[in-house]
Amino acid sequence: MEEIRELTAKDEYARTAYKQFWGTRIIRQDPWECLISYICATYKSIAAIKHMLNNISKKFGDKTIFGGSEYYTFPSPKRLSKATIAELRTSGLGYRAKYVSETSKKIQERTFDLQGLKALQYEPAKKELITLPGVGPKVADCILLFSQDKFEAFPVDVWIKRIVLGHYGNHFSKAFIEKTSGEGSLSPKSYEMINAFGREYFGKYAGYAQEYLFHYERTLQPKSQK
DNA sequence: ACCCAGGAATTGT
DNA sequence: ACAATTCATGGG
Repeated sequence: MEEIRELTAKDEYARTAYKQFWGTRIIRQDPWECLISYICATYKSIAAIKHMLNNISKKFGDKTIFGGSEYYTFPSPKRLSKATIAELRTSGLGYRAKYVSETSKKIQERTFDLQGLKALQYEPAKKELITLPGVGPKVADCILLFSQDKFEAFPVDVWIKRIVLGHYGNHFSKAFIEKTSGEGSLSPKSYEMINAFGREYFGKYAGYAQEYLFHYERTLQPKSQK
């Protein structure tokens, strides 16, 4: 962590985020759970995402007892690939139900090698992930960062977009800032511009900077907490 | 009732 | 190629 901070806390804004939330770590999540979770996460608030994931765990996972409390495991590829789209919709997934179903089948049938991704570099692994239904550049970056040990991944969501345009706007042209700040959702080209900036500016641990900036910025906006 | 959310896929130009 | 439009639903 000392090395990561030395390499990525490159300006006052980033240093403030590190200072305030020092101790924050990036999870090394199970790749399968991470994959499905971020397919569900598109165009949803974090509170709503938690709700959706709890729903499918209760509905398709296994009940376990831990510390005297009941929990439900995250459903396996086998179980989730057998769930109907109607069942997934009932869990509140909306239009994401189809993507979860199709991707689950590819994993269960071994059409896609999720375990083999860790052996790949960032770029080829990202290219592979994007072939999955419901996985675009942003979801792929989240999966790579949180479950594939790719710490140079720099996911760009609406928060990171605002942070980069607001605090690092001097790295972009005036025309680009006006165009992208107007875009409701980022175009693929705009995503690539901000993503490339993050990886070049913050370096091989760009994902750590992303996470500290993301969390710091969100705490400054009380209405989106929890 | 209104607004937006850790975007991606599809359709139109 | 690149720019609009569509897609379901819950929480603030």
